[in-house]
Amino acid sequence: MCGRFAVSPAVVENIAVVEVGNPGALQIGADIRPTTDISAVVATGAGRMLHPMRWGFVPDWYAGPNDGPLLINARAETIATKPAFRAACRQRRCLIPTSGFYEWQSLGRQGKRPYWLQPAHGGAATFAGIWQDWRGADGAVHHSCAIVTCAASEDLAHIHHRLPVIIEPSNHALWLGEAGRGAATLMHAQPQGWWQAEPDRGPPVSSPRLL
DNA sequence: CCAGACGTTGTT
DNA sequence: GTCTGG
DNA sequence: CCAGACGTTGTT
DNA sequence: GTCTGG
Repeated sequence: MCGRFAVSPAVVENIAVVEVGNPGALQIGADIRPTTDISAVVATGAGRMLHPMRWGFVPDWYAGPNDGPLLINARAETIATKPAFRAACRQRRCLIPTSGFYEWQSLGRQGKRPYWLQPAHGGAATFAGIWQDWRGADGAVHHSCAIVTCAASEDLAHIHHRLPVIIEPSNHALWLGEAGRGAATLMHAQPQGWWQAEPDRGPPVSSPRLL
């Protein structure tokens, strides 16, 4: 699945040129966690915009971000019918820039082992996402999002059975709804070998707190 | 996702 | 809000 | 009809 | 073990 990821400075170069004109708004980080603000590319009538969003989708019936379970992922297999995701799946898809993500392999009683996965081609990528807006008590509109997941490809199944869906640049317009229908066909794993997996590499350890 | 907390009382 | 279970 | 759920992950 | 915060 995808519960921690990274956005490197190199992604800024890539996204700034290929996607949008306001790279300064892209959130950079080596350990991006659920509930924090991330940057997502959304389609608008005037083109694509990079927009900050809480990672943790808030359905429109939630009274607030903690009014139900934390929804950081949405299953590709059921996203079109689940009440929480259905409308967003049809009308509010986004692209979430990334340089790679962390996955923890379960070792049963022996605990777990972290892996760092990044595109084998060495560049940036974009996760498939869906987003939702909701109005806070102060009347301000906030955005939140979830990353779409699918079954893992065979080469990665030994690490984990779910993976984030990647949208290739040639399909960005289709996913964002700028090129008609057909986004559903994009929700599948990348071919074997697309991801490069490095074992025993977890998120950077945060610096010890000073007393 | 992981890491870290997980409690009560009364007093200021 | 919308769907499911009873 | 109303009441209650509405989600993903992994683990057993 | 289970919940919360990030």
